[in-house]
Amino acid sequence: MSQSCTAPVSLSTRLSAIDAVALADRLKALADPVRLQLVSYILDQESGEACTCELAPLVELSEPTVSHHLKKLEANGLVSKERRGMNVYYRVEPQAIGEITAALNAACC
Amino acid sequence: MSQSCTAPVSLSTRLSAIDAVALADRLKALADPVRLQLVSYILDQESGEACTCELAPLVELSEPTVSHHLKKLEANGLVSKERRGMNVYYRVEPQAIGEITAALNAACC
DNA sequence: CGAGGTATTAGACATCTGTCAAATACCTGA
DNA sequence: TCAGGTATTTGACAGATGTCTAATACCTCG
Repeated sequence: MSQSCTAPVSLSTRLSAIDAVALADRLKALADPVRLQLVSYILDQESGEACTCELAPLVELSEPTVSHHLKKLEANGLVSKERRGMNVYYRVEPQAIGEITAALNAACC
Repeated sequence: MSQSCTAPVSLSTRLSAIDAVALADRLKALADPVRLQLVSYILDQESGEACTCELAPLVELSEPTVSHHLKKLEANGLVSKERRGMNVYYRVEPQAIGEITAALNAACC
């Protein structure tokens, strides 16, 4: 990752093409109505987690489709997963979202 | 818009399908490397604005393509434009970006 | 008014994305 | 070990997105 040993990426200083791609990738992972609903549902749970089987009915899509969305979120570090027994439980990674908002925040405050 | 007379949309309370679509649309407008570079370049200008003719060479794309990206940003309220003479000048709308970060912030802090 | 510069629109095309059904993998308990 | 429930992968397909060229619109100055 380009920001591992540099200043945090921020919209308020000119983004290099490479940083722009990296930030765009994470924004894209979030920029889907289904994935936003998944994330907000997980965040809203007492336990802070939810499994695929409860998420699929929530968004009224097939399990493979939900699995696909969760995979995209995970690939971008926005959620983590843990298998426990038959189910797989997903949690949101607040730090990843924090990094995105930090990058954008510089543009507005 | 669904938030015109309701509480601000936030990731930390369960998003309705409608709010999810609205937030996703604005995130999508930002979730592109070219558009991120355009926004960061405009923000970095002393004047706070830039015209199409300087933005096209910046991202090494044709003017129609840049125009298309600017249109998408404008359609989502992220930039505004003003024609002055032959040129059209774009500025970032910080409030729009602020609304996006506010919605996400609730998820991380 | 017309020439020339700047910007956008229209149309075409390749690629990416979201979705599903079918197949496969993973796990538990009989 | 295998039957049955949960999850993911694969392969296919429609629709969205990003890009270009060509055409059009907008504006200024001789």
